[in-house]
Amino acid sequence: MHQIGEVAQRLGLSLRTVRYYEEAGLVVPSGRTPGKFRLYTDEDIERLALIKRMKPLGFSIDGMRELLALRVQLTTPDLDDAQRAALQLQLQEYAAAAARRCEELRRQLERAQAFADTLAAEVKKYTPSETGSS
Amino acid sequence: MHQIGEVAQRLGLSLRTVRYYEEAGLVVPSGRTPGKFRLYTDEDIERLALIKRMKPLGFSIDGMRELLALRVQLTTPDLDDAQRAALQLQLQEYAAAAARRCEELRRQLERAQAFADTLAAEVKKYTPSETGSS
DNA sequence: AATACCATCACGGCGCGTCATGGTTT
DNA sequence: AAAACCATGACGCGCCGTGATGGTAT
Repeated sequence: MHQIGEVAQRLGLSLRTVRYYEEAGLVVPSGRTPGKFRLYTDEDIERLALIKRMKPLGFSIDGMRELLALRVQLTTPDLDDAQRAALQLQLQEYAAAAARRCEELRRQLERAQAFADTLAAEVKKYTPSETGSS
Repeated sequence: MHQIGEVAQRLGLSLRTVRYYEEAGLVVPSGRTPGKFRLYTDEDIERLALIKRMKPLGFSIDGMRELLALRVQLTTPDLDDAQRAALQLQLQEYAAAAARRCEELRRQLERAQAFADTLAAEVKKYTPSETGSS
């Protein structure tokens, strides 16, 4: 059981962000001390880490919550076939969405890189006198 | 001279966004019709396109405004050496910042891709029966 | 005299940053 | 009894989405 500060530091998140994820229903700490300090299990921390990895994909909070819930539900063994199939389908959709987002990220990166190159070129253009390397 | 709707559609921006960029002092349309319709020159549109390319790099509005101003100032030919040197230095800093951002974007993309792969793996894990392709 | 298109408010929401104030102690 | 650490609450901001209401006409 770990306090919020330790968790936040380990994950590179701010306290505010971790608390916000709780507000949003993404990761509710599994325990509290008698004095109301949040206590996170390793599993809680895993969830937070997952969220951090998801973030660049641009999922909304709602989307993340659904996806997290999905993963949890799929680990519960007492499901009938129809339920399981439905969950699998949803998971597939999320996986597909994630893949699309990745491609979009890639495109953005390319454009950004092009822009950075442009800038670099302009730097050269406006400093024509220097010939050397840095 | 082009109206806002045409401009927005061509660039893939919303009207709101284009107006916001004006509010923020990034791109003020060069003209207005007598009835107050915004009119954008090709150069205005170029600026907007540039902003769109900059966006993934995570520059703040203020940063973008400064960078845009810098580029404009560098094209004015009547500068003494000191001024020109100062502008060049600033431009170099922006170029360096852009390069750093690109690297960070790349890292994010890698993490996101890792996540997407994880999801894809889970999809397979929970649908072990199917052997074929889609 | 109807059809697109546009203008200016103005409110709202996400994802936090940042105090302020006061309690807790893994 | 001080030093870290934490709690809740509230305001603000950037970047727009989304009406509402009414004027224009590239």
